[in-house]
Amino acid sequence: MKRSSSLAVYPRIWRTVSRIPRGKVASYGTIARLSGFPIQPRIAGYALHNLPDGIDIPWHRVINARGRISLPGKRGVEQRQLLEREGILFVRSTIDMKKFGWGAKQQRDLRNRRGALRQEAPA
DNA sequence: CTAGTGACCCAAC
DNA sequence: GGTTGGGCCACTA
Repeated sequence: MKRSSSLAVYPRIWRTVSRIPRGKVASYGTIARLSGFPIQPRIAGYALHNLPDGIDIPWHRVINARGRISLPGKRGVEQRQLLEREGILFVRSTIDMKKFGWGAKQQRDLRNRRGALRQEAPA
């Protein structure tokens, strides 16, 4: 079997998503971090997009870091309804992450800083 | 191998 | 508040 190196990525994301308690939400960045990919929020989004049909995980509890739903279209509306059913409140299409956020994204992201990188700028 | 895309995120403007 | 630009990586063509 091939692709042994890229095998365990999606399942790890899915497993972390399945740990989100009912009535709480987590951002893609949080899911990625808890899954062992500290600075790859995209992987979480990609894994969820590639989610198999009929899989039993609370995919709707994953939103973006701004506290809003990223998934566009009909599926996005469905996601919002599922969250409201769990008691999560939307204020102008935005969720209060301080109240409903899971996994406390208090961590600082010391990754890309323009200034820090550009300090190295060669003549 | 390269190039393009994505349910993202942050800092700066 | 908005836009721009850079960053990370998995996956597909």
